[in-house]
Amino acid sequence: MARPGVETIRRQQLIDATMKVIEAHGFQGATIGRIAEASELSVGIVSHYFGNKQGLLEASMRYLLSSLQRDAAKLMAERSSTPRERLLAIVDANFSGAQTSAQSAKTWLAFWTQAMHSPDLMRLQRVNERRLLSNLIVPLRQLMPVAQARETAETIAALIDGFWLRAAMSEGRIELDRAVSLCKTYVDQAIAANSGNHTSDSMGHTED
Amino acid sequence: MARPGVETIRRQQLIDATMKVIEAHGFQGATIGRIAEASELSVGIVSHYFGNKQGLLEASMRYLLSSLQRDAAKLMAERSSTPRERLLAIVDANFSGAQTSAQSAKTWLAFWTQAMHSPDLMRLQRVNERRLLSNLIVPLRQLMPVAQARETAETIAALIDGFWLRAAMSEGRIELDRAVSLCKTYVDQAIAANSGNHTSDSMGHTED
DNA sequence: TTCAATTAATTGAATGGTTATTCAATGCCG
DNA sequence: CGGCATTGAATAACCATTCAATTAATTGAA
Repeated sequence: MARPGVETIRRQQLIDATMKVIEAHGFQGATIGRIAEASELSVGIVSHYFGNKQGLLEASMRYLLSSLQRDAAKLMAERSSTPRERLLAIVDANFSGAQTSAQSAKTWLAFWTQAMHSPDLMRLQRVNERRLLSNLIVPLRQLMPVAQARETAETIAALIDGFWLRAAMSEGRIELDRAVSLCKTYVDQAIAANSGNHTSDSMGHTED
Repeated sequence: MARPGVETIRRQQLIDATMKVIEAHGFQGATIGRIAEASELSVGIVSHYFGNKQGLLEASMRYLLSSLQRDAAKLMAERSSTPRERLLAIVDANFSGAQTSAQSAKTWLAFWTQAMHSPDLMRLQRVNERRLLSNLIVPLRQLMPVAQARETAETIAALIDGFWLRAAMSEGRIELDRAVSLCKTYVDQAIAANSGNHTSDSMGHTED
């Protein structure tokens, strides 16, 4: 019970197979038959370890998200000197998972789409988005007022999602380097645009 | 043949029903039975006018994309004084389709996901992306060197996609106004960041 | 150690439900 | 009547789920 039992191994086996099949055939084509084949197990074992197909899909998404989160946390822990460096590290981290496997972008998008019709998956998405936003706001608050920090954080988050979307479409083509570069350019522009306003609650932003 | 025949009417009827069903039940739940019910026609008529289900889906996506394109073209034709105004108009245009129906974001995302496993749909996506990029580059080239114009255009495009993605997830909640506002803020920041370099091939951008 | 007994893990054919597709029959209109 | 449009029951394929049967692992008494 305490050792890394068969259960853990089988679960991971099935999750790996699920991601592989989704990447190859999309969410629609991810049948239990194919997943079983890819995992070299039988179809009956899915219900044994995950209850049903939906349970397997949710577990797979949880794994994908936590996987990306782990990569991100690792990169962020390394360099964290200035706020700017920290922001660039977050950007790097959010694309690092994609660099290793551009096909994970496809899986990610498949889950995202599916999440819109599944409250459980939706909740997972929201949690992840919130975490990214708060990670961004922390260093931004040291560079600009809270209001602008929040706006900039949302913009960076949208930028990351948008580039992921494109990465998912450009099959195989790794233009991730360019995405990272453009995100970083934006970070510097945003810092420069608000460099006059520091930690004070200044309101000197007369728009329009 | 020349008149607006029954064929045109039926086709549109089915396409409308398809979009309605996809928005309500997602791509997976878009069965021919439901589409037929929503269109108040029979299931057999799909094969008669579109060959099969896939044909109907492709036609629907074509319609959605050209619909968005039409809205965009309309808005862009109105105001086109300065390059900056023109850029802001493009941004507005790319969210105008979503303002009328926030649920069209869901349909858009569903198609996008599906496109990754259908060469025909993929080609449509690429065409649309290229059009957006070139629309953006034209006014940007009047404000900055070509290289930066291209970068800025790609960033704006990613920003738009990212906000669409979020709009698709936040069911019903219309945070489109915020998305538009943040996009415009970025446009101004990008212009300001490159305001020193005009149409010349200046390279005065010492990065890092 | 050996070997039955017991428990756990795994299989995959059978089941029931869902869906796209077909096509003979029907309705419609000139 | 004759061609066109439309219907919807019938068909066949597919798929998730179940569960009795099979295999593997573990135990513990001799």
